[in-house]
Amino acid sequence: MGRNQTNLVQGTLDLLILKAIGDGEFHGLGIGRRVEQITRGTFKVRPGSLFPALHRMEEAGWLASFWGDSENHRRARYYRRTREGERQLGVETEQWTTISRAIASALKAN
Amino acid sequence: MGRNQTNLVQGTLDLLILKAIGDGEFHGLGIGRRVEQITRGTFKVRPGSLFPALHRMEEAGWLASFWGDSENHRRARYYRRTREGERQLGVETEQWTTISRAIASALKAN
DNA sequence: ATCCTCCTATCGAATGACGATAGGAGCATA
DNA sequence: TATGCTCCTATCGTCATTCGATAGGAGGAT
Repeated sequence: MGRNQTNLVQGTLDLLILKAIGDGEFHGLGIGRRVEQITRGTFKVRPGSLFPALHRMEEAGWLASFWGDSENHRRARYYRRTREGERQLGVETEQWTTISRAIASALKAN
Repeated sequence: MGRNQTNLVQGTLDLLILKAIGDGEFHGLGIGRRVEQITRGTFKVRPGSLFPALHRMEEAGWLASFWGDSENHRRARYYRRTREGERQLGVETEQWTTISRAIASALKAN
């Protein structure tokens, strides 16, 4: 793939973040760690991708945030999914299913 | 996904083209049609994506081309996979497998 | 002649992931 | 008190890629 300097597939980060947060509340780096966990270590989200994505998604209304204290007593911005975000998770999950089926079908072709 | 104006997932077009060509020879628009076929109509590759991709891939050494005549008696540039291209198809297929497994795993998470 | 279709081509805009870099604040150690 | 480490957020510039729009030539039918 053209993914020369991008361990992620462009467009899937939002989906992974929405899924990683689930019904909980996590701060930025914590979300990054969770994405890595649920993808079994395959995707490591760098700060340069993570924070812009979180801001973008809050802007879009999919996340809500507040300042709090981290496990390590640092000031951290916590995120949770909004109802819009849950809806979006559904949309993107469905899109991903369609896409991955289509590509699986292509790879099976004669 | 952020794919607001992109029916493709960024980075998968090369894989689909390499697979669509197979061991045959096709001209640009023909490759586009074949991508649509093997993905069961899910991905429609636009000329604005298709031709730059073909040029890029030839530049990379994955495709070789020559001028010929189309089924409809038009001047058309035909492409075939090079040995490098076949190797690349293997690489990208493997990458895709890893990625789609990782995301499937993420989507299954609690 | 005119029009439609086929085929290639390129340009500018938009998107999104990344590396690099910055800075503040908690905590431990000396 | 100073040094240094880790944690946390943030932004900037770069790069790659997809797309819409647009262009133009040439075959074939009417």
